[in-house]
Amino acid sequence: MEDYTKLFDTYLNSRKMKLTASRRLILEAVFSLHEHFDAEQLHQVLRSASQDISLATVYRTLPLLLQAGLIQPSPRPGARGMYEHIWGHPRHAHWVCVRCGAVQETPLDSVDPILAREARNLKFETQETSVEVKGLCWKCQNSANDSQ
Amino acid sequence: MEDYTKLFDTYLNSRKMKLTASRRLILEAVFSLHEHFDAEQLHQVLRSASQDISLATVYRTLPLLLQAGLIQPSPRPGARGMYEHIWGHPRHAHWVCVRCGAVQETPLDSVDPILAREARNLKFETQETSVEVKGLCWKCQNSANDSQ
DNA sequence: TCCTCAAATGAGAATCAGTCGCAAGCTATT
DNA sequence: AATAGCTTGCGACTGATTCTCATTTGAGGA
Repeated sequence: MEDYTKLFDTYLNSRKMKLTASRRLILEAVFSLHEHFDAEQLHQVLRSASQDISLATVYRTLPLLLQAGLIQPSPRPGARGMYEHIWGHPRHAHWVCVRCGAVQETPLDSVDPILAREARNLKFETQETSVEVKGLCWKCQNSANDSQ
Repeated sequence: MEDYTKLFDTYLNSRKMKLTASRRLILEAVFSLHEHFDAEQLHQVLRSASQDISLATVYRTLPLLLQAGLIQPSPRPGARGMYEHIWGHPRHAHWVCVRCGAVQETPLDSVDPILAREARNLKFETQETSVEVKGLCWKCQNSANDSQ
């Protein structure tokens, strides 16, 4: 059993919930993706693997994964209901191009200590950090047109 | 005319659009709020000021303010269609409590130089930075129950 | 292994936010 | 004041997400 499956199982048990076949399959699908995804896309992945899981169940499972700390809402601006998994996906900053939508990532190593200090001041117990920078990527700076 | 109104007017003119009474009122409402808001809330503010502006118009205006650089999507996790205005609202980190939803803010002064350096490496032209930390606020750490 | 009961699921109805189309109302310009 | 084009309100519409409820499944005890 993968580590993340154990983690999910532990979370579910603590809530008197069950690690069912459906939930296991959804979890697999989530970790098979390495991009941002939404409920619909996840459902497609499952269907194409001949796993007939209702869309409603996907919608019901996503918040559980979120609470279990296995996925996080994607910080992509304007995106609705988008997630990304966290496992093996270390803390990182997103650099989002406002023109073409491309997303690059950089590690958070240098920013973390600063935020840790502020957390102490605020008495805030940090669970997850996300840093998002919007602007123009290298390519779009060149093809500098009117906005959009 | 406030500075931000001029800025909006300039933006609209460049698009052959007009700074109408409705748009002016919506702009005022946006800048009267110092919290995150969505289209519905903005509409309420306008109604309570006896300004009868259709919700559809509010929805139509928000993207214009966004493009004009006067507001930005709120980085609050899971929030849909939330905005916050930028004018006179310096760059800041959001500390969001995952249990009670409270949001605190801290300035970005110490983080900015680091991100500036990384931006140079990526050849990324930064427009707006948002830092969001999720976790438990001081109050919720104490009343430490089961989640939610 | 079989039973029991709470938890989980599927299917489709219901809800909700956000968008669209169109007729009527403004605005700047001539 | 007439014109042309941009805006607006209204209500219909769409797509996403949630809810309801009858049925099924899973874990633990007999």
